[in-house]
Amino acid sequence: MHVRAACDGGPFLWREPVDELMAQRVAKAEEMRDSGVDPYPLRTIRTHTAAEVTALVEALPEGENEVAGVEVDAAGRVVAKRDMGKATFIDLQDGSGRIQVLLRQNAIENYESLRLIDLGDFVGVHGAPIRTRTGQPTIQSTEWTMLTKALHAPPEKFHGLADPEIRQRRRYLDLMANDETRRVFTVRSQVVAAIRRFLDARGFLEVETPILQESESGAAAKPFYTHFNAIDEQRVLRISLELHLKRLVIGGFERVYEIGRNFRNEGMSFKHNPEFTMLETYEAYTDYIGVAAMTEELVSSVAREVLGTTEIEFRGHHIDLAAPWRRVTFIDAMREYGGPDLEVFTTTDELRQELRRRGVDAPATAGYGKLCDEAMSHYIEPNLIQPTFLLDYPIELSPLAKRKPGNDRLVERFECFVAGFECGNAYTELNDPIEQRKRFEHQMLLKEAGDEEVEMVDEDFLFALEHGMPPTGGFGMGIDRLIMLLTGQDSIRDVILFPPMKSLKE
RNA sequence: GGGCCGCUAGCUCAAUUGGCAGAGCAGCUGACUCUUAAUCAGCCGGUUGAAGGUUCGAGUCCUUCGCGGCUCACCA
Repeated sequence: MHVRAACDGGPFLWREPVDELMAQRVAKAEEMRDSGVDPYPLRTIRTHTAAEVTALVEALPEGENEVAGVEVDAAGRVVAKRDMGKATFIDLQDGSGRIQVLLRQNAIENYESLRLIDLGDFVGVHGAPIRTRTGQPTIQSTEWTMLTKALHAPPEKFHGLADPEIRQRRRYLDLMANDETRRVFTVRSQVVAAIRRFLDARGFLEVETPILQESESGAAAKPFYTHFNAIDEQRVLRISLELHLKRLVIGGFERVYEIGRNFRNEGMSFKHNPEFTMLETYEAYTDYIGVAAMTEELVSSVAREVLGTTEIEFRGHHIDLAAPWRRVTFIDAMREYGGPDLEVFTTTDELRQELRRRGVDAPATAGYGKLCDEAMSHYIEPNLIQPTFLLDYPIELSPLAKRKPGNDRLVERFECFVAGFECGNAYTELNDPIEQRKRFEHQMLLKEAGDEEVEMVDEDFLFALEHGMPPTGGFGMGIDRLIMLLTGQDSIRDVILFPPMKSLKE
């Protein structure tokens, strides 16, 4: 095959066509170049999107089939081509949708060269918006131009792209072939935008805090490590946004939020991805009850705004996200769903024995909080299908939350659950620096006792806290999980554009 | 990490007990000036994920490896 040099004198990394289909498309591009037509022109004119053309035609009165005096320039990817001999229909897909184009031999000059158009190419057309005999909005084209020659065939036009590996590894193919994938990621973007509008309207300031940190903080999780060459120090990728946002509240920003990526070097599952997007908000002069009210309002109003409804289907459940959500305490829920009575089993040993008697996994290294967590996962979590705030957690589970007045064993904390999984977490934030130091020290004791998942002490944060943080309500929500709920996707990987994949080894 | 399942043409899928690797879409050639999963006729297209093994014969059975999905464990 003849291949021209990309630029004179330089090395040319020519890729041999991988198959016959690619070779044919390369040959078509060459043929265009040989006849003086660039198959990759610099720019084009677009006056109308597919949706705009469709709207023009649909606005026509009954009986009229042409938009008088209007000609449009449209552009898009060729997703179907129906050659009728002396007339050809192509379907163009652009960001707004699809529009059919009719090209007739006696209406355009380069009709014969339509054979150079393959599925997947981008082309531009000029013509009049009409309604066909079957009523289909269509551009009756008088000119067409190649905008981009595609060298590979797109996925099958009717069945789309089904192979889950290719869908994730080459998301661009998934997006071009599957409407549902485009819908999911469009909704994702709209949800995040709606969250920002909601918080901005309430006077929250969006901020950005470091991803590369000296040590992990704000949660109990294994971090990813990296090296900071310029200062020759180790860094970890953040596992939480929490402690930096609190520093900002200490500094005087009364309402802040961040939407950002967290990284936890742990397992993957339908609801866990090593890098995931978290929303955290901190609001001075409120508490976890105030945060709960904001949470149900945020989620239900975002759903209404983006989906037009608060009712969703998820994992076989019909769920209504409308506020108010149910509120139940940790201890009451444990009783309600048949778990151990935490007011009876008040020591680590007693609770461990009771859980073992019930056949629930209760490792010897687990402290009281960890055991409560086990019991919660086993008895409570699967039952919280409709949106529910689970309130007042055991103190051992929550080293950053303020004690509940009148009860030394509990803290003011909620997690919210939908469809049996957690999607939010909030505290009345602990702002007593002496108490906070004791809580960190207790975590260190747990670590020495063998619990690997503990909150690490952060001296710099403690020093900040010693300068005074006003009473504050804080909130965190996994955005990916919210998107799963709002789009009905069963796997977190289906709401992440480029989920991590193992390398393809040769 | 464990268990189960999958990997066949560019894409979507077949292939009987181990017995000639097939179809649709896409592509190529031809017919057709209102089709829309266009239709009709003909044609092209394969290292069956990889490497070994058993067998007269392997897409199919065995072993190892790779990648993916589901699930369990861990975690949020």
